[in-house]
Amino acid sequence: MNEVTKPTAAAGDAGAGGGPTFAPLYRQIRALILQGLQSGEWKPGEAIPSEVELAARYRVSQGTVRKAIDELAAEHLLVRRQGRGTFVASHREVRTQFRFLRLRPDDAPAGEDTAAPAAAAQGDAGGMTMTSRVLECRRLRAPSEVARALALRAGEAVVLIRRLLQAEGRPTVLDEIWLPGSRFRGLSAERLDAWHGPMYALFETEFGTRMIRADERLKAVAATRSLAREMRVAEGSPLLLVERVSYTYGEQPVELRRGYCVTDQHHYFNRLN
Amino acid sequence: MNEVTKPTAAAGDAGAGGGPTFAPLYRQIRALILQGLQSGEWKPGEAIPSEVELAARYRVSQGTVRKAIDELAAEHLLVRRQGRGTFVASHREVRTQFRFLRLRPDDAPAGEDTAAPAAAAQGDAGGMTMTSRVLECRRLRAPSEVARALALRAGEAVVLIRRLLQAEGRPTVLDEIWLPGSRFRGLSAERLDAWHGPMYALFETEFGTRMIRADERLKAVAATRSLAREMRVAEGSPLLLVERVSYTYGEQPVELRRGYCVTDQHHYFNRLN
DNA sequence: TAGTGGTCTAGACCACCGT
DNA sequence: CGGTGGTCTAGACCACTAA
Repeated sequence: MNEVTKPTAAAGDAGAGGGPTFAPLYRQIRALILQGLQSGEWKPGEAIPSEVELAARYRVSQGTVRKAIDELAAEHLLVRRQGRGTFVASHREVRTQFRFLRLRPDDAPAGEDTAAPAAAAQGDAGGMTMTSRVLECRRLRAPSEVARALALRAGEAVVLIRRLLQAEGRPTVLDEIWLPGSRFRGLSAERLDAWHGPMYALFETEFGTRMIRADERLKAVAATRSLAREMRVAEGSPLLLVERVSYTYGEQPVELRRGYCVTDQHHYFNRLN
Repeated sequence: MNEVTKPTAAAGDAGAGGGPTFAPLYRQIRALILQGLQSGEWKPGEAIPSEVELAARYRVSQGTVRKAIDELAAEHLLVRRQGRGTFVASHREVRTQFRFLRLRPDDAPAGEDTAAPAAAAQGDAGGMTMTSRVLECRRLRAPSEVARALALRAGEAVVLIRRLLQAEGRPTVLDEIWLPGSRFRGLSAERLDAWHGPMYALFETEFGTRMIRADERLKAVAATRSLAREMRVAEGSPLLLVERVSYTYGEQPVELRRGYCVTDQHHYFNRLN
């Protein structure tokens, strides 16, 4: 049963260093809500119980529940909507849809959430058109370096997707996406082609895997011969390599993505706060 | 006098669109504290008055002051220290020192604030050594494109700094930094050479200009002949171009920086939340 | 020990949303 | 209208820091 110990007691933090970590009440509540999210008790897009209801359930004050939800909302795991309730964040929603897409056309205005970045999939969404074409989608055994990034054993099954994003007919991003095979069983090129919308929305809806965080490493690299051919640029021309590892609940890596970007007319935007 | 109107009233937001913007009490308090920071009433590194004191001064409850400070702390403008007080953030402090430095050696562990990124200036700070050499520092009239970025009139005085960062003796970043001449009067190559520590700490301490936010645009570019010579790489080899505009209080741009990075052994790290 | 921020509570009222 | 999140208050107690 969900029970909470009043005085500052252990939370679900699993302290990295020494003894067990102790945490305030609101962190324990936070952990309990997180469990509900991770276990699928409340699914993306759905509302979680109201603050008063949760307060009653966990036997704490509304203010404490509030503080727990505040943190989860700050991490974009929950979304508050005044007068309606608190909802589980979803990649299907327009607000958070482009949270992980930092490539923008050069003529776009600055600003973090300034209306209209490039669209993620077929069709336009905000002013710029970015069409996606799946080049291949196949299953194979994980190369050691991919296995390491995804915390799999070397040789375990993975899915490899290769796709080309074009902006106004010009090849702009070539993505190479590695996913753990176990989580993404029925995934195929047809399935990807049939889906209209962000890829992460597909993962979330069809495979119950929600990406909540990602680490990216960027480098400038020279186009190899094959890359150059696929992207219709000169061999050796500079490409922006974006290497991303995405995580679901519990710090679990579930995607390794390498994107090669032509940055003549686009750039990677980042705001430092 | 600092007086606060109880019912939801206008704050210092200066609404961009339609009529005047209204804001809750804690936002008004936030704006008042912000004024204190901007006016220099409380300087970087110093403590601001305690929560109870501010609550008394502004005639609100401590909880309201607390919420205002919470926001400013989340934006890294203030730093809370339990048992000691609340302090104005400073680039001199180790914690926030490397907030704007995203370039890391490839062998560094991931993680946002994982202990030891590359050091910003002469001497090492955490395991990696990065030495800075000022190539030039001169005053000139702002090219139109620089003037635009810094919100100056074309032809106004600016300072141009060019510096080379080397990691283990290998040229790694060539920075070209443009600053408004009015804010940075006595700035010279000697002054830069004499300073040991992050450049932003110098700006803050000697020129009263604190950078609180920055927007970056990244591209992959080919090394020009002169760049190639200065960085000892082959002409045409790929470089990571990081174009940054930094802002002080009040959304005022005060720095345009272009960094050309060799990313053989380094990468630009970014965490998406 | 005194002062600071950090947590928790209980209750009042407001703003917003759907019905 | 009832229910939701959003704001504000007042007060109690805890944890940490410095003198």
